[in-house]
Amino acid sequence: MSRRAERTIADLFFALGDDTRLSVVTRLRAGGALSATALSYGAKVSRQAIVKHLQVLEGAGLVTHERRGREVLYALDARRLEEARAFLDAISAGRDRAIARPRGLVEEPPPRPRGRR
Amino acid sequence: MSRRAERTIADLFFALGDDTRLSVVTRLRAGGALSATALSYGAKVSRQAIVKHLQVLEGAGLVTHERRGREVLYALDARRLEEARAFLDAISAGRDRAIARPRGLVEEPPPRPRGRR
DNA sequence: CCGACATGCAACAAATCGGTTGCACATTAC
DNA sequence: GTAATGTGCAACCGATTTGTTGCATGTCGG
Repeated sequence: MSRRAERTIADLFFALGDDTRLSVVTRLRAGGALSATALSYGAKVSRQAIVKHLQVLEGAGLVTHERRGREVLYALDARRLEEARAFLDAISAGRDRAIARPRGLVEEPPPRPRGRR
Repeated sequence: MSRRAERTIADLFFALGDDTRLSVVTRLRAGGALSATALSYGAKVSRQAIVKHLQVLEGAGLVTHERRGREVLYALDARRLEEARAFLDAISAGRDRAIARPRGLVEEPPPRPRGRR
């Protein structure tokens, strides 16, 4: 499931761009570390689906996990959320501050409108 | 192409969760209103792909478009970005909680797995 | 009018996503 | 030890995403 391991800003937003994952994030924020099984209670989808979502979130650096006996507890990593917030700060609140633009993005200068394609 | 018209927060993040779209957003932020064709210069994908991305962005309320003669100019709507930022503010804890939590992921003392459900 | 430019539309195609189910394995409670 | 409980793995599915190409239409400048 999206095994980029790149951890770009886009990956971060992608991870947040799903209702179920967003719900997981808010629940982890409110309830601390929880297991996939615990998170699946009250969710509209199965435990396995939650597990996959947690893997996406972890891949984006938004959560970490720790084995605790027979269960695995997932916790939110707020630092990554800060990064997302900082990015939005940079492009929404204006200010010509040098924004931390995601590495690898195509940011070519205005090319001459000459030529095809 | 995701014709929800719901404009939820998740839709917003989804729209931002793609390298090409994020690039479009930053370019619109820096360069003001641009046409799909102009945006396609320097992009890794075709004009049509850019058009589709612009439709996704518009569906999320992030951009608006205006016909200008034979071209269509797309512009960023910062208000929607503010919404995303506000959401992140709300869940990214900031506030009084110590964000500088070293490395510990679990906040709960002993697991104390008692009979659940 | 003509030609260049910009957009609009539609049909594809391939990859990814979000989800399920079934079952094996590990750990804990009793 | 045995039964619960929690996890891990893999196959499979349908829908959506992301991209392409080809062509038609609209608009502007000589």
